[in-house]
Amino acid sequence: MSKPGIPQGTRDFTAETLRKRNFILNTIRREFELYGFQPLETPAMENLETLMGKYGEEGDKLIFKILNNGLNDPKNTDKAKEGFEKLMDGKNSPLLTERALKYDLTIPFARFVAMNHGQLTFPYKRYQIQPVWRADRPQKGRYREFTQCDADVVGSKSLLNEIELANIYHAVFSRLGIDGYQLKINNRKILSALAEHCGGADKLTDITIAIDKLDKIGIDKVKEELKVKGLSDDQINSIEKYLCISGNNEQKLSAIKDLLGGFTQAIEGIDELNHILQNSQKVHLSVDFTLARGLNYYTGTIFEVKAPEEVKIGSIGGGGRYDDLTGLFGVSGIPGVGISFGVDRIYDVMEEMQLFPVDLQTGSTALFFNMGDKESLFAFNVMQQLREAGISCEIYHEHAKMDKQFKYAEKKKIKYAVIIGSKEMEESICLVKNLSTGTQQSIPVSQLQTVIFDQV
RNA sequence: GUGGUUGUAGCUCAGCUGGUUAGAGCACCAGAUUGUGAUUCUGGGGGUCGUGGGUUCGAGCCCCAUCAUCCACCCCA
Repeated sequence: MSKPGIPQGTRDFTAETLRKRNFILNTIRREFELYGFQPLETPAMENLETLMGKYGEEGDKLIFKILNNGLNDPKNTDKAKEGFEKLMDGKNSPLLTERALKYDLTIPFARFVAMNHGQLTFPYKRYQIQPVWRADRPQKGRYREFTQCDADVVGSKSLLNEIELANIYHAVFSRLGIDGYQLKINNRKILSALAEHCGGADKLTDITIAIDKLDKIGIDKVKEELKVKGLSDDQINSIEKYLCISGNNEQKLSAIKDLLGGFTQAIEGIDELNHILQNSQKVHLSVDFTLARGLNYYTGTIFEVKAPEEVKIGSIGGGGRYDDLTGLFGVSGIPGVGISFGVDRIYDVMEEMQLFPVDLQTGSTALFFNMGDKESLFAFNVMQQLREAGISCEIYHEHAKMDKQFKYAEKKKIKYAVIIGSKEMEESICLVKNLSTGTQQSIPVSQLQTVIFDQV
């Protein structure tokens, strides 16, 4: 028997971690509910064809695929071998795998909407908090199993949705105390116009991928990459002009108008940005034309949230508008917009910046000491009354030295020690010791409940 | 998928150019202390040095493989 372990990039969560995670999740959930979003959950696995081709070439490689059962059945071996041959050619085959773990929450959501559009009331606002899986190699801020928190509105083109979503971002990060975050916004229509301007509408993806890297690799490397992708010097120069746009939001918008004002797409994108900015003054959005985002189903507004610079974790959330996501599943005409929070990275940011409230880690309210067989049974009955009143408490499992029982309480961050020994039992009193202050008082058992309630 | 880092007790780590029986701190257990958390003192349990090969008279240390880990790239939350 080898040592037990868990798969690469996955984690067990202990109480301390879960309390912190739940703090984040509850904050996000509360905000989603406040804006009228309703919960939804979809299965851990989807049919492989539902997911394939939706995340680009790189994305497809990172989908965890599930091997079919029964491949060793003699009547299936020929098919299994055929499937394996295809696999070796880099193709997926339903003969070998037809299910996969979900890669994000958006595509399964689109699948759900396409399946149920007849029953849903539009605009349909849903939020979803579930794990997703990616066959990436783990590193800082990257896991193979991680949790996403998405909110999407489908069946509405209104920019009011974008404004609401921006406000949710702002509210959540403010509540969590992550003040140094940056909420970036751009519009895919502007990027499309740029691609058109550079004579290569078909090069849109290459262009977006290259300029997305600007802050990481610098302008020269971006130009190099564009050249490799087959763009002419003239086209690259236009892109350079585009990338050099700077200043505050207004300055940037007027500069982009000068550059791409001749394209109707660009005008639309600029107007949309303007409208969103003017109506979400409290949210400090910053326009960033280099923001592209990899997922190629976005068509309008795109959002990305960057963690504060000092933690070097990068993106902790993102989203955008898509015109026709359900069209991928044969149901057209349902536009939508959504955002996502990366809980695991938000956790890492908060841990590194020490933003978790200290009082998150509390155990039971009271520990009843075990002072012997008779005493502990007496204490047990007293304790049950507290439990019935909704006060969480526990009793030490065996008669042991007080030193040990104190240490147990300390480790489990229990607030009060309740001591009932033979003397106390006779007089029907108990000793209540506040473990953080060290003060102790003797009170009748009948008053225990009110005393603890008053002090909690 | 590509490149690198690290792997020694429950945890954090030390272990010299290969040399007797692999160490420390913390944690744990027992006692000093038969009803009060600290501190102190005394004693104690714990390790097939990630795994498998190889070189050597001799390997925790050198070589190869493998697994795990963390980091960077690709891509992304």
